Amino acid sequence: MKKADTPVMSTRQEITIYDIADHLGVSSSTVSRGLQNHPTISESTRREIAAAAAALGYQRNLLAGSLRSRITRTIGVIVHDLNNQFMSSVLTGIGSVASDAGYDVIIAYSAQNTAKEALNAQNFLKRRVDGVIASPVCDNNDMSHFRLFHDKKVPVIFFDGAAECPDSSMVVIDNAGSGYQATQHLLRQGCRRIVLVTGNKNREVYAQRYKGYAEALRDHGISVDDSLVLTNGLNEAAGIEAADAIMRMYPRPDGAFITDDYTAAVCMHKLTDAGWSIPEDLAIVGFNYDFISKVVSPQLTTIQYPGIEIGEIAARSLIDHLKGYYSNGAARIVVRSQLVKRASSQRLGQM
Amino acid sequence: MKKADTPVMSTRQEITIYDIADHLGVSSSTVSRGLQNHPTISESTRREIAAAAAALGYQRNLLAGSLRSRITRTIGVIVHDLNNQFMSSVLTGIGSVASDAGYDVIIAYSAQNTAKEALNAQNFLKRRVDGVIASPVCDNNDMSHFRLFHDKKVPVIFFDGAAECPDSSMVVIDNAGSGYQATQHLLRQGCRRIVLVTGNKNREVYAQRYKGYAEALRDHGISVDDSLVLTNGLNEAAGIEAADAIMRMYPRPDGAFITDDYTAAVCMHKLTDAGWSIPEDLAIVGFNYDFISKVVSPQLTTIQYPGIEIGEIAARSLIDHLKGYYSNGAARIVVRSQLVKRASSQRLGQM
DNA sequence: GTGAAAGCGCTAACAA
DNA sequence: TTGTTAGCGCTTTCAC
Repeated sequence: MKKADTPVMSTRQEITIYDIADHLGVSSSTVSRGLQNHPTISESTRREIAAAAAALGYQRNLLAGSLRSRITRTIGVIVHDLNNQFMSSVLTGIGSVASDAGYDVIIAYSAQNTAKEALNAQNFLKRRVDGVIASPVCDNNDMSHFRLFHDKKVPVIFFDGAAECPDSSMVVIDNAGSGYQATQHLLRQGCRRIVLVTGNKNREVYAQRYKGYAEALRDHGISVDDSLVLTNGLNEAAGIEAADAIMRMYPRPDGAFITDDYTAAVCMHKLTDAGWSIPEDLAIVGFNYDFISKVVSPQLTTIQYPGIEIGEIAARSLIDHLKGYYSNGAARIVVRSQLVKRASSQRLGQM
Repeated sequence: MKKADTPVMSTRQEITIYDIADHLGVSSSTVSRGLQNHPTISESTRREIAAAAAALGYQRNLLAGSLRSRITRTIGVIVHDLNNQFMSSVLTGIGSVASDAGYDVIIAYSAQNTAKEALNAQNFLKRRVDGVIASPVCDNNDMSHFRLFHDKKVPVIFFDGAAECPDSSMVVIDNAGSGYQATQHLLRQGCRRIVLVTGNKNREVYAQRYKGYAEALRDHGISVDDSLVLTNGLNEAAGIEAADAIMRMYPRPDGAFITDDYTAAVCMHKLTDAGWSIPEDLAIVGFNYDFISKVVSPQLTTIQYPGIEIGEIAARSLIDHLKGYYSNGAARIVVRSQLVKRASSQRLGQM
């Protein structure tokens, strides 16, 4: 009908359910229903519809459907950083769960920039994503752009940070506990002057790790010495800086908790080059359970930060929520993390 | 108008351009034009429109726009694997270029599975992505699902593989040349029995690296000894297997080209544990320029595989194409890769 | 079990 | 510079 007055010459025309309907002499609604396996359509017509669709090379237009149904089957993922093993693990986890559930993932990369993150959030709203999984920048306290989602009833699940969002769900590990464990382990190896190399304490994850570090020390009757706490970030440069700082410290430190494996590896490398023995001179504990931790020598003791699992859990709980399985409000899921003891910290014959 | 007969009680109603139009006493098309900074709209009304939009908390519905305009500003990315440093670098590159150009990226992860990849391709068609960037599985020769894009005039750019797609664009490195360089380097270090550890030769990248390896040997008057070529994949297990195999070889090999840094690192580790000296007993060259290559000891000689750059170039050329900047057909962009010489292969005092 | 008709929110040709 | 009007392709009551 709609197409009757259009000249048939255009090959750029999309094939629509109307074409299938015309072809079969049924109505467009029958085709629509047939395509989505609606129970009220007879098996035979459904089969005919499927056959015609295939024959005509029909590809359903999800845009049109989403516009009408207000459901996009799209999950938006906002990450402050992308190019590291933890994040790609999380994405892998999210991707596989989402895909199995018929959701697509659109990812926005904020490059450590709150303004850009806000833009990304707006954009997700315009795309009408069904839900959001986010690891926010958190370089200041401006999380207001996440409130937009709340206003529009778009569920958000945070991971890797963002404790400051009240009534929001999140999937995290016990960062304070992990920091405590790592530090306690070093103390048990006989360390007394333990350096902490970590990121900016504005980020909740780092604040928590610091807290655990401080508590463990206190529980062993040691007070925190701020000159041993280095918070200049976690990357190659920071690892080198940390090594330099450590070599200048007096009295010498005897342990280091470096909350990123790559940074720890770089630091360790620099120290061994300078003649230090690891773990004899300095016992080291990293964080993340990167591939790297396994191939450096000595192998790095580290805290396992299960990225794939975190991604899977976040995606699963978001999708469950979207399907209305639970309507409970904010949830805080704590994923198990654990200390993996290896040579870089084992100073005693035994553990 | 459209809304006049609707009871006003529903708070779930979206705010649309009609609301803004009513609010301002102008037509919806004026609002639409104002919102997209159409030149024919006066500065003053445009400002009013923007103000009203902000005041009402309006969020443009991109679905509706895309449905009408047939442009989604979405790039689909298909990757056969996700959880490795090269891929996350590529994604980072794609993401930053796409985002700057106003495109969103939706990623589909095929988990080394051709059937799933085909499904992902179909899905992208249904979502009406404007263009595609893909690193296909290629475990067999079935690439037919990519022809769908061709049929619908959706441009595709491949990276990391897929030479078998005629008249398609791609961004690659010179894998054969890199393989040649790596092997030649080992030969120049005095190696004569050089092991090759690599992936399945069905994948074009591995086939090419093999080709370079073989050519370099031949150019030095050495014929390829298939017992030195291990193609059981590239991962931790393969690294260990490779080390075991190497230790069993007789006569002993004196060099190894392992086309993945992590695999190379694992293999090297296992060999040093068994008492081998690197590079004295075995000179090793890896591939990828992973972080890992820098923190193992000895540091790993490797081939730089510039992921971020590849992603950026792929995204840029796809977007340029979408904007109609060039209408040339298939292009093959070869990105510079190079040998990074480090301790794991330097047997002679000089280079 | 199937059809008619309205409309999701936006864009863009054509008028004015 | 702005308004009118007709869809984009699909879903979904409501009717039969």
